[in-house]
Amino acid sequence: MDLAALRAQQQALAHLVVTEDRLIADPPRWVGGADVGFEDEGRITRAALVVLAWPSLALMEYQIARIPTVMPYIPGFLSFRETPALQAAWQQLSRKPDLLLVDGHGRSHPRRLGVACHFGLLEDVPTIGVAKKRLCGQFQLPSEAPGALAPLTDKDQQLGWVWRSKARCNPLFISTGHRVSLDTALSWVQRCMAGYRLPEPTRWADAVASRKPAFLRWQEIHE
DNA sequence: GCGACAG
DNA sequence: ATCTTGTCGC
Repeated sequence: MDLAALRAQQQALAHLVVTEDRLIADPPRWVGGADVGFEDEGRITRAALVVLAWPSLALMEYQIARIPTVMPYIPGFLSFRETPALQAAWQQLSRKPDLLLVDGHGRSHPRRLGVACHFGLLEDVPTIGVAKKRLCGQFQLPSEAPGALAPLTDKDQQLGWVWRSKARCNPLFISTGHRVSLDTALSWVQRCMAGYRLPEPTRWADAVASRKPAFLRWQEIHE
């Protein structure tokens, strides 16, 4: 793989990312969550997508796609590795979410094209990046108080938010993916919380992908 | 040159 | 990301 070419592609795509809101007029009915994992020692990429109803945050649908891994993990190029599997799972969805929370960064990326931006562009769906670790930018650690907030910045421009979603937990890194403003991104993540560190769409996507007990129980009741 | 570095 | 049990703290 040619990283210089991929880097150029990121810069070109980053220009197409829309930082304004699309859903101000029509609040989302279906909020999705995306998570990617690997199997068979990394040879298989597995993407899990879930659709929750809003505001109940009840799980409505899930889809899992498995495809041969196309690229190794290289910081800054994650989207090229995860996007193919996410697209496969997206096509299997019977109802497309109005808004999608993606596990990873959005605009808080060295070239402003995290996986949330990249996937949002490919499917033209509003997305928000919700990451567990910093990739780039600077920030002051939010206070210990739950709800504490700090801007994630780089060269006097704000890339996202560092938000303490829960007491005694490390903060989350929230940023615009596509067609969602920074303030709206934070707002919707907050509206998708249910007492855990991660928002429900992300938690469910992870539960589905990892076949966690919460999902197995849901499956028994709904299938 | 050295350290940092989503999942 | 993934391999994995117990353990400390609220």
